[in-house]
Order: sequence, then C-alpha cells, then structure tokens
Amino acid sequence: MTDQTASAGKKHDNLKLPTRAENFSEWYNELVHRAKLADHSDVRGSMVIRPNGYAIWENMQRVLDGMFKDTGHQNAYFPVLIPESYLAKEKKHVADFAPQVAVVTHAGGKPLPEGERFVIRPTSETIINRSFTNWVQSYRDLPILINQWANVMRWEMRPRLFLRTTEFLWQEGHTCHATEADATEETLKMLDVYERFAEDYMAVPVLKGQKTESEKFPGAVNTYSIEAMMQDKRALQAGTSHMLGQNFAKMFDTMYQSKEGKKEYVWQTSWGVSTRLIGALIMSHSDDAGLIVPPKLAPHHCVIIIIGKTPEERAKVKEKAFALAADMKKAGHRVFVDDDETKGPGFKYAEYELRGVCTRVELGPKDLEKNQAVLARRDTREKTPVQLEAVVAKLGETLEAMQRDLFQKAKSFRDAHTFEVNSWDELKARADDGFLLAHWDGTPETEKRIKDELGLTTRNRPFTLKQEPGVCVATGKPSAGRIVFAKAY
RNA sequence: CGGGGUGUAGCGCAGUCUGGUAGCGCGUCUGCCUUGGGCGCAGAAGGUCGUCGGUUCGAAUCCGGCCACCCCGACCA
Repeated sequence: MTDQTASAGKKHDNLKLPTRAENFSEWYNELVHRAKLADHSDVRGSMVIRPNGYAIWENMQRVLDGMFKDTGHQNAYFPVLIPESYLAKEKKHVADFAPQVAVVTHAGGKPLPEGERFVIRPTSETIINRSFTNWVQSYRDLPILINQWANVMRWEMRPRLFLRTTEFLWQEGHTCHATEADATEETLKMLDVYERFAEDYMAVPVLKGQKTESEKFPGAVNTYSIEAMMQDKRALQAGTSHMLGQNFAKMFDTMYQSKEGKKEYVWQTSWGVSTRLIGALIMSHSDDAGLIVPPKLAPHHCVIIIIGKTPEERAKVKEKAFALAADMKKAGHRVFVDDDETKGPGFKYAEYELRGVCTRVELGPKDLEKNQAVLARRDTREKTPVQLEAVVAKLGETLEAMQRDLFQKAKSFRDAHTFEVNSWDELKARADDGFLLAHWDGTPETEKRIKDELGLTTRNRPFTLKQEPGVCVATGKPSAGRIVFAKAY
C-alpha cells in the first residue's frame, strides 16, 4: 500500500514556491499564478491577465504614454484585421511573419476567397502605412509621430506566460520623416526612452545597442534593442526600435512633395514594448517568497495589517490604521488596510509578500502602547519599528531606497555575470554564465554556427562597448569589435 | 515539427504493475474558536477517472485509435 498521507505533517509545503535555484522556469510559472498575475486560458498560448498583473501594465502604460507625449507623439488606433495583401507587399516582412499569423478565412457566414482574407495583426506597419499614404502630401505634413496601444497576435511555437503569448498587449510607435537623418534620430531617441523607462522605472539595467543583420526586424534597415539579464543569467530583449528606411514607403507609395517640388518617399521608424516587460520585471527582482515590484510601478506601496486579540483592541488599532492610511494616501502612496478578521496575520504576511506589495505596516496593541508601528520592507524583508508620527516619511524613504537598491542589485548581478571571452573553448565553457563579450567575424554563417553548437545568440552591439579590432572566437577571422552573446528567452 | 512526459474533485497527487463499491492533502462551504509569520476543532459539498472503441461477469486499472496539455529543442516582443 502506498503512503496516502505523504503530505501530512508538512502541511504548508505546497504553499511554498519552488526555489529559483531548483528550477527557474517552475519558479516563474508558479509565481505568476500564485501572485495572481495571470492564468492560462483555454486557447493555446493565450493568457488571462488578472487585476494584480494588469495593474502593473497600467502603471507602465501611464509612464510610457507620458514619455511618448513628451517626445511629441500622439495616440491613434488602427484596425485589428489587416488585408492579407497588405502584409504581402513587403517581401521580408511577409516571409518572416507568415508562419505565425492567424488568418480569418470566414466572415459573414461565408468562406472568404483566397486573396480577400484578413490576418489578425502581428504588428501594424502595413495597415498604418496605408493610412500614412493618405495623410502625407507635403513636407509640411512631416514628421508624423504616432503611437498605438493595442493587442497583437503571433502564433508562437512555444508560449510562456508574459514572455511569449499568442496574444499580447503592446504599444507600437510609427513615424514618418523627411530625411534619413531624421528617422535615425527618432529611432535612437525612442531607444533612449526605453532605456530610461527600463532603468529608472523598472529598475532593470539594460544594454542599448544595435542588432545584427540576422536578428533585425523583418522589413527594417536597422534594428536596435535594449537587452536585460534575468536572474537565471539569460538575456531578455526588452524593447526594440527600428529604422525602417523607405522599405514600407515604397511598397505603399507613402510620398511627400519636397520644398523643391520633388516627390520623395518618407523615411520611417517603428518601435515597441509589450507585456513581456512584466515578465522581465518578475524575473529581474522577485525572490523565493514571491513577487517584488519596484515602487514606481507597483500596484500597492503599502498594506496595513491589523492585529488584536479582542474586538475592542482591534477597533482601536483599526481606527489608527485608517488614519495612517489616509496620511499615506495624502503623501501620494498607494496603500490599503487589511481588516479581514477571518485570516491571521501570518497568513497575510505571506500572502502580500507573494503578491509583491512593497511594504507592510504591522499594527497591534503592543505597538500602540509604544506609539509605534512595525514597517516591513519587501525586498530585504527587514522589519523596523517606527514612531507613528514618522511612519509616512519613513515609508517614502523606504520606497525610494527600494527603487534604488533594486536597480543596483540587478546591475551588480549583471556586471558580475558579464565576461570577455577570447576563444571558442572559453565561449563554450561560459555559455551558461551570462553575457559574453566576444569577437565575431560578422558573418551570419558564424553566428548560426555559434547558435547551433552552443545555444548562444548575438544580443546586440552595445553603444557603450568600445569597438577594437580582434579575431573571431569561432573562425579566427578578423573582427571589428566585440558583441554580446547570451542564451536568450 | 523532433525528443521526453502527463491526463483521476477547484489545485497538487495516490490508486494502474497484480481488474472487484473513487481515495489523500490543500482549497471551498457551515458552525464554534482564533489573530505579533501560512491557527485549531467538528461537520459538509464536490468526480460521466481526457476521449472513442475493444477484451471481460466486471475496466481508472489490460489492449488499440484519437485528443489535449506540460517540459526540452527550432521560431519570437
């Protein structure tokens, strides 16, 4: 007879998350579910984003949208269905996206003939260019600086919650310019915006740089990215910005008349970040107790937990708690009081740590006696007694410190796992160790060989990485400078 | 699409080898009790055992087909 009570006696074992060291993906999946961020849906690879997860996205949206407005962009909206024929106009674009688009084959109760079908947008360059063609007449109409908040769909082979889902939410910027220089400037400007957002808000350090030929966006002249390192030392592309040149303009006849009266194709850019950023956030900061979110993006800054044996005690504490919460709100913090009497404090501590609330104030009769509260900080899990009058100020300080420290910790981690490698053997030995700065002869063949044999891909050529000549670690041929290799999501 | 694995209660699983009344833990609900790190006690609800077929007096269990999902690769924000 098998032991049916194997789990008896270790009752709370199944409440604990798997640890990061044990199995990083399992830890990640469990965390996403248990922190109530997202669920799998019935459609393969699609996910349901729950309020706790969506609140993070809303905060991201708010900040990013402000940054886009500050750089002169306006929001607009374009259709979710794109005529198949649009997608087909840009050769590289359709070739690369065809395997992952969902196609509408029936509408109005009838099958659609081939050639009159629609695809569900995997990205909107084509349909937006159709509009741009109508909007642009003269050089006076330029630049056009548009952003769209939307959902897109890509039938990926291997979905992962937030990182790669069949349907995902994102913003896609699309711009038209009179000159190549203007378009390049825009591409790099928006890359800077992404860098700033990642580092200052997400507390995720990123490498800003240029993608290789083979890693470029289909249809782009140049692609740039920001690359982050997760806690398992794998790389995650957190945002991309593309200089599209005149490729789409030529396919859609997006032209303007110059001052000199000549017809010219516009120069374009596109750039985007998605709900993948939520995955990046989770995998950068969270620990074995659950989610950690930097204060600038956290749905909740503080939860006040009421402790007390008797109803009288609790009533007294509760009054103080709500007063404290009101003061915190006045100071601009997102705070709530948990006065649920059906659950014990221990349960609540564990629960809110799991869900990523930045700080916790424990308030009970013993504290009131001493005119204090206990402030617990999520990332370090330190508990500090604070005089009641000082709690609001201390909360503000703690949140600032947390924002700073999370970034520093992530940056130290990344730097500690970034290595210069100078030979094939070294590249191989360090394949799982993080970011590898290596010389590469610049050919797609060598790039592919490294990918096939070692599982390493080029991430980007960081602008900050000094380019000095050397020899390729794979072929011994000359190299213009080092590039970042890593295992990637 | 290649390689591996799993489908039994909301979740996690045992039972399958050796066929014989559907089980355990968590969660949920009710009542009492409890509150400084995932409380306690008592009771209750909840299942066409992924699906279709075969063998058998009898199938979660044996045989065959199908389907779905997960993990590891190739693709990708």
